[in-house]
Amino acid sequence: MGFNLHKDLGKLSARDAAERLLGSMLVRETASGSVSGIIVETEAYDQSDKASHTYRGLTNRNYVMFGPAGSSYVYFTYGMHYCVNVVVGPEGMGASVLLRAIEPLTGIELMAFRRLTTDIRKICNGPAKICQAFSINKELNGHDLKKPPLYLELNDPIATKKIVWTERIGIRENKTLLWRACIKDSPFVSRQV
DNA sequence: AGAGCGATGGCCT
DNA sequence: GGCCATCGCTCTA
Repeated sequence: MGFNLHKDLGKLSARDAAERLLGSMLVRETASGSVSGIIVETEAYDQSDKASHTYRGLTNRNYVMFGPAGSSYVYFTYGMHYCVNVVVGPEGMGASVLLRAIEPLTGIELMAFRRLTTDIRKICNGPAKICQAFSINKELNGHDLKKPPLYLELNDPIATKKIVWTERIGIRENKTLLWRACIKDSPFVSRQV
């Protein structure tokens, strides 16, 4: 595909990037095997947004979000889970797209083993489930998503009419903003729309 | 030192 | 779908 991850994502707003990433493929390689899937649900965050980790400026935790587009921003939550974002926009903008749900494509058996479930719809239907199924943790924070062992393959942009925008999940601030993007009618999203 | 933050699984309806 | 129990990191003080 003729897409340049860094260039493509670096030009977009968080919201546009959230839309752009739908339908793209995420691939993860480990010693126990490779897994992959299609991104079906995303959420946008940028520095103007009270719900964003970057709202209060640069910190030790969020510095990756101010770095180059196409990097992974991995954060720890609930004392037990990881979530993975794709950094987007020009450097310094402090924007990212949270990956919320993925349609499993390859390595399904390995993902099912890691997730302790065989229900394919429940393997990657949530941001922390993605990290568990894809074996993503803090070591991949700031990783360049053009390269193994974790990389993105941008797909053709999804037609706008196939995307549903809703309120983001699990946040306190800016709840009314419609910055959650889902592929319409996908059975693999974290919460049906 | 302490408040704030939030995803999942299990249960139910 | 809703309700509930579960925890440790991050930031500001």
